[in-house]
Amino acid sequence: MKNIQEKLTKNQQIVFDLLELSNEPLKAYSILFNIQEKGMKSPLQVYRALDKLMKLGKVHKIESKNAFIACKNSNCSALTSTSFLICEKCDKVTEIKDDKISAYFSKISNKYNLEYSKHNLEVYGLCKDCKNKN
Amino acid sequence: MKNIQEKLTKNQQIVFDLLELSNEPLKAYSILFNIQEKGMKSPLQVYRALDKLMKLGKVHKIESKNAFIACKNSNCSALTSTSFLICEKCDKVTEIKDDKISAYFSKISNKYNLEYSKHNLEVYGLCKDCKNKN
DNA sequence: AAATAAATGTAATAATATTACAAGTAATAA
DNA sequence: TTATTACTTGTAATATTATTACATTTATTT
Repeated sequence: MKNIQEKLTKNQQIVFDLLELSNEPLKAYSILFNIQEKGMKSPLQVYRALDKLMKLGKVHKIESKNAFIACKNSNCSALTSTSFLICEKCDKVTEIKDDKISAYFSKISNKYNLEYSKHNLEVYGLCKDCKNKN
Repeated sequence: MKNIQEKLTKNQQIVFDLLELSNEPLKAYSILFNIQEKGMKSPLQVYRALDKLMKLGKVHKIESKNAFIACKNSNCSALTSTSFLICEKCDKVTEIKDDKISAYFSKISNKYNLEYSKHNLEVYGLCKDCKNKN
């Protein structure tokens, strides 16, 4: 009766390991090229692993980049909703886990007669490191 | 010295007219199939028109759907930032033009050492009409 | 009228993602 | 244990979304 998978399968683990080591979001085919040596040959294998990892909340997709990122929050509740801060220059991503944001969107939704279910937020800007480099 | 285009070109107008009449966001190839009779034959023509319309702020892209929507706000300032409420059932989209949201994201960004530049927000839920139908 | 910038037409191709089907593996039930 | 079920894998093919390259035309500015 458990609905939380405890152990990743081989392919899922390979994809997750790669994403976890990466400093920026990776695209599906970039993931594929990076792990072909480990036996994953087809796009579908990558997409299947990503789908599962996303369902588990261990990986999120950044829609405006068609790219994927490992969730740093150990027990991410964001199985569906995500909020990211993204540096336009270096692509560094910070995930916000603040529940206040969901509450805020829920309130706004109500105002517009929408029953809030989930959200996807991508904020772009310049991170401190990149700002200092100028 | 004007940087605001006043009149759309033929192709831009065709694409914009279609989007404006649509009740839900349209995908690029769906746009293409809908206007082939009017002489636009290739994807590139559609994408070029969309690019221009987006730069003018007259059309926005909904990233999580790879779909495009005409902006209903007559003078949309959202040339880059957008906030949408989307019904999961009927796909109806409401665009929020509230500046408070940008200010809110800007504040959050500061907290995380990011200098806010723009954002993309997609909130999903159930609209009133769809809720009542159940 | 000449020069420049913007838009168009067409073909080809790149990048992103899914469908279909056959087979294997793991977990649970009988 | 074996049968059943659910989940995962492998492989090929294909669908969907988006861009590059190049020649030409139209519109705007000088």
